[in-house]
Amino acid sequence: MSAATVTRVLNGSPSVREVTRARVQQVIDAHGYAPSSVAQDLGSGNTKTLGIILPSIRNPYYAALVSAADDEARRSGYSIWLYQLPREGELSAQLIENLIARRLSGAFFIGGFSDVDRPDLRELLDRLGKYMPIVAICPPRPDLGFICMYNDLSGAARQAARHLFLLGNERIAMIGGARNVIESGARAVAFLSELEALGLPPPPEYGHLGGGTMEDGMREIHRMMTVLPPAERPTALLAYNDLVALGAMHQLRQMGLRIPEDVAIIGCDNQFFCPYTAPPLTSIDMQAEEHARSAIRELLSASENHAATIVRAATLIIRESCGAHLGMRGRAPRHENREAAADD
Amino acid sequence: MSAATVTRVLNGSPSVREVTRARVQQVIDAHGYAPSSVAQDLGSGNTKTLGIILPSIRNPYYAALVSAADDEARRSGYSIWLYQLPREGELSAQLIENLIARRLSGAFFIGGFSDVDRPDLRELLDRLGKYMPIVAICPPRPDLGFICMYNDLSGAARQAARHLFLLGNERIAMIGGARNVIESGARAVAFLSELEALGLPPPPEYGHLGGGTMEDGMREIHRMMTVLPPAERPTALLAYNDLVALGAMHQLRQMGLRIPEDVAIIGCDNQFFCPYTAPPLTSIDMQAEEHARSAIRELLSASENHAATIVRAATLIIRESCGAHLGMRGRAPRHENREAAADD
DNA sequence: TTGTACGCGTTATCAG
DNA sequence: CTGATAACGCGTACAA
Repeated sequence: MSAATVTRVLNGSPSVREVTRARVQQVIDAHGYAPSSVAQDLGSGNTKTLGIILPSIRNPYYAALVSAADDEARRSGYSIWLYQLPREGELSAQLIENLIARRLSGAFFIGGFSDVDRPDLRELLDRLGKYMPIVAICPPRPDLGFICMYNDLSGAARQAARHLFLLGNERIAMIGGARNVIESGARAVAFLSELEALGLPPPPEYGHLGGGTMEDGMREIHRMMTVLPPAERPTALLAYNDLVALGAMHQLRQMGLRIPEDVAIIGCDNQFFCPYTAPPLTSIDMQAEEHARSAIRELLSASENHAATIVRAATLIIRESCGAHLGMRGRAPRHENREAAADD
Repeated sequence: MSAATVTRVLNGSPSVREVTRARVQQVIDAHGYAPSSVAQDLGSGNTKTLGIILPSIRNPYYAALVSAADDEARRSGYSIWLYQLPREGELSAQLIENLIARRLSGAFFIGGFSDVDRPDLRELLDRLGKYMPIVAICPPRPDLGFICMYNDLSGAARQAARHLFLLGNERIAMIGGARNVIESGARAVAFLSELEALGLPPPPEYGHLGGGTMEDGMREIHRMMTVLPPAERPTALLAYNDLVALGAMHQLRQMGLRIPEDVAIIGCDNQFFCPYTAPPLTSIDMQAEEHARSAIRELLSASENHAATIVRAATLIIRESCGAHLGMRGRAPRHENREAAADD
């Protein structure tokens, strides 16, 4: 009984005598034997394993991505190797060593790319790209050398701002996000330029601090509503994500403010709980499922990395928190503003 | 330059001449070389990888478990291999083959054990147990041959029922859960027996259908509130989990019912969004973090499987949805009922 | 201090 | 049809 024969039985090779096959199969069943994929991987040089690197699986948006990715990978017989980044920014050399050492078939980076300009991170990604295909969910950076998927968040921010404006809001704030997001993020820039196009003055004291959690949302809205004089307080909010929106809504309720009558709010990510908040949260859908499945397919079909950007729309899902079902708030916007809106 | 020398440099062996070390290190750095853990695994027979098997990472409770498990595993240099079960019940032989083939260092089963009585599943688990340590989050079953962690859900259900009763509710329903949960689940049995101990009549038409999603919660509460005559409709709900509670709250709001004034509600899992619902959702905390970390530690320290049950308390986290902050609802409970409650 | 030989479990190739 | 052999890349034991 040689090992080669066992392999042949396992792989259903036709060139095995039926008697032999039966005898081998019996031993296999008796011992509950299964061939070691570790050894198979070593021999073939293909681990059939995809790494997914993200800040935290606790964020339901990331969980949705991972879920779809796992499902898609399984279909092709691939497995998922999960890696949560210890903290934002600590994308250390150790992780890269780990990824390379594991001989993964590909890497799927999700989020945590706010510091992508850091030279060390760039260097690590460049290095990793020599070993395996990479797909990342991040803003477009053709110079990155691999596939970046992202949503047209700038367009969505513009759309959301205009939507709130057309509902009668003239003081619209953005809350949450990375620090100094107003200065750095393309999304915030788009938001501000849209306000300008609408003829609205730049928002005072908005969006200077940030973060992406419920607590951040609470803190931010509390700050705005206490620091600002009543006449400057926002009547509408565009939240960095649905978690921030959840916190903001909670804080507003605690302050006795009504949503959307007193403050309208729009979230981002269109997470599973959006239809179930009170009132249901208007949000921006990011097509997590499509992103993830397409990312896995790219990873599986790619022989080597090439720079590319895959953009998907970010579509506004209108529910009740933005006040659309209540119609215009207060007086109608001035005529010239409407034109400005149409100009864009 | 022999391979052995490279190994020595990599592992920081003292018996390497400094000149040699430097020369080898330089080549390593130049090529961005990292030793293949695949080969290491094959040689050592230890993959330092733990499998986590669950129904869906989309459920935030599971995500919390996975997050903590990943963190704990990393600390010991272990990795996480994720596997989502295609569907409830389809815990097929293929998965077990896969787990064995991967030569995992351990397996962590989360949820999806409602069908653990199925002989085929039992057989598969028994088989798997011969290859690696197993820890599962599931009801106690000493005969399973490995460690089961669970929460005292029966006690929690009793506590929740009594809490609602002492707030003046005499018609308390349980919604969601597996089909026929009233007949089969220990938790439902405990709930019903507590109602009996409190002197309350068995709930009509409660909990016959189930499920664990928001939609299930909506459907269930809608059914109860329409099928039942007003005098028999529940004034308080104990939901199978927070997702079901979320759906039920939403449906109640749509029907113009107030929470908790008209219907009090208690969830289960104490998920991240509980403090942020309107009103904040009273829930049962399941100590996901402790479960996960302890499970990983057990897996890493266990040489072979032994039957054991690790019980953790399930504690009621009182917020506003149960109406505790409003005090007694309606008239005080009858005296004999109070005694019955104390008897338990 | 360094090199050589062997085993880990599988598959592919070639010989019988 | 089946067995023997090499190779995958590493660590370990032993020899030089």
